[in-house]
Amino acid sequence: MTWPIHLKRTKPRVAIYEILSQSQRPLSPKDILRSLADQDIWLSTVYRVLDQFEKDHLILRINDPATNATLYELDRHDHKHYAVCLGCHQRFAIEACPIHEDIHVSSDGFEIIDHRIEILGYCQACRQAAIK
Amino acid sequence: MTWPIHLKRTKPRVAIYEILSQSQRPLSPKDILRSLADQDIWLSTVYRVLDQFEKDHLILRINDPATNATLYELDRHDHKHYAVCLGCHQRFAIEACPIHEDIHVSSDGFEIIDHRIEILGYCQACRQAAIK
DNA sequence: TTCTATGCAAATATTTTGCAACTCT
DNA sequence: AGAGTTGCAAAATATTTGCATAGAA
Repeated sequence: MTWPIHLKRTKPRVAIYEILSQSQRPLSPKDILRSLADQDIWLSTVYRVLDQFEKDHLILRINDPATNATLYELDRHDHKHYAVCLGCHQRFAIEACPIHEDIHVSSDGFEIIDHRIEILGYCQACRQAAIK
Repeated sequence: MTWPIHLKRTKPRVAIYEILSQSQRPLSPKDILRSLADQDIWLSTVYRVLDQFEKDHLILRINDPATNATLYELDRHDHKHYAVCLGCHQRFAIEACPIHEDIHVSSDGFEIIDHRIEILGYCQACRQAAIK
């Protein structure tokens, strides 16, 4: 990977980056701490590293609408969106970006940098569990 | 307005509903408490009332991606989306829903209930302040 | 050597819970 | 009257900050 030139490659940073890059799902700061259990790294460090990574656009901070938890994932720059199951809180990738090209914001001169989409609903397993 | 039949019209509920319906922007639990300053209502009550309102689909809980704050707004059922300025954290309404009709989720059988969109960027004022 | 990042402690912020008293219907 | 709601205290959880030391460049 390409490490930002101004970021020192410290043990916590490398370890946290590793964990995020190996995870198939977004992780909370505590999830990350758990994966670091043997490495004498503190939660405050995890928070600081995640803040730093976010500023450098290495990772994305998202909010899980089902649990209101703060989650982080690698910014793979592949523009993925997720569907969140309101039952089991699992996240499923959406095939394509479902957004239109031209977006009009009510305030003229708004420069769009990025967008986030969350699809909310119920996955097949949860629907069947509900015996609809 | 149509009050859900099973919800008692108590003082805190009516007051909180009033505040949300008069606000032009989404509010945090603390914002709401501040507006209730004179009324001897506690933060825990605000949280409980908001939870209840959310369950009954009277309000929407959103997360401010710029500050990571939890905000609540009346669910006006008009399917509005917002653009959030990463500079000043103001929210601007988006004219139309910019999402495509057909969304494909990687897990078959996913039942879509709703969606949320956040446009991130910089408003005109913040762009000029940055003297780009 | 210099400057940034971290370990650790402690503070602050946010949200939840338990229970007795209260109040809508 | 009775069930559901609230005031209040207190706990649980999440996040931030300060500072001396350690470690990368």
